Amino acid sequence: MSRRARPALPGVFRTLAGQFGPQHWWPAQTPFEVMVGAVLTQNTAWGNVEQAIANLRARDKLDAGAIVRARHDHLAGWLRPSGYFNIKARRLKNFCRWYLASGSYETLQALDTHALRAALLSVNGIGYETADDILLYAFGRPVFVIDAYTRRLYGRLGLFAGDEPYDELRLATEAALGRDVGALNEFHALIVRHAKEHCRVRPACGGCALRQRCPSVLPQP
DNA sequence: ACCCAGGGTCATA
DNA sequence: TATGACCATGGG
Repeated sequence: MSRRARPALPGVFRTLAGQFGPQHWWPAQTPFEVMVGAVLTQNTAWGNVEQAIANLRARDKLDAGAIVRARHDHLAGWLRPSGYFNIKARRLKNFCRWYLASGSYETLQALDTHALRAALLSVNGIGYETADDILLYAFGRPVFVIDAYTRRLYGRLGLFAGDEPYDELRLATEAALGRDVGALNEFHALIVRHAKEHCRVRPACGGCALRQRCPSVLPQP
């Protein structure tokens, strides 16, 4: 007979939104700080990223020009708490060089989303997820961010296998939720919140608003 | 001590 | 296209 119900994405979104409320993403003071954070948080816990950003701020280096001009070993030293510091120093410089060469935030904001996405992806060190973080949270574009939590959640809810190509999951989510920047912003933040603050404590999620449909999004053994 | 984290690139087949 | 190695700190 019918197997376990497959909740549609809007329902999952409403359920998580009802349980956790507004997430107020992205935690940053300026769009440029969002962009820096997006690079530094690659495969890294956010708390570590905050320390690295604090180091930059303390030295007045939260600035594209200052980052481009900084010595590699100095920049790597400030980024140390966020891990992969040599690679991230190079990626951050790549990004800042591109950002300065692109003119200004307003210049980039004038591009259509497809062109801006392609431009971001042309930077060595900016992949799909980082590009979409920047598009959504720094430029307010209606794109959805697919991360490892999202793949596990979709897979374990039975909505997808979870290992589909990045854009397949992104486009499916955008189609399901609509081109609503606020909703796309909140949904990604809620998936992260659900993963790290709820399922980590109770893998079975007995107290989660998703109820019996709530899967653990911890990695499988 | 082990596992994971708000990934991406590059070499290889 | 699809794996695997590599990058590295910090918290649970």
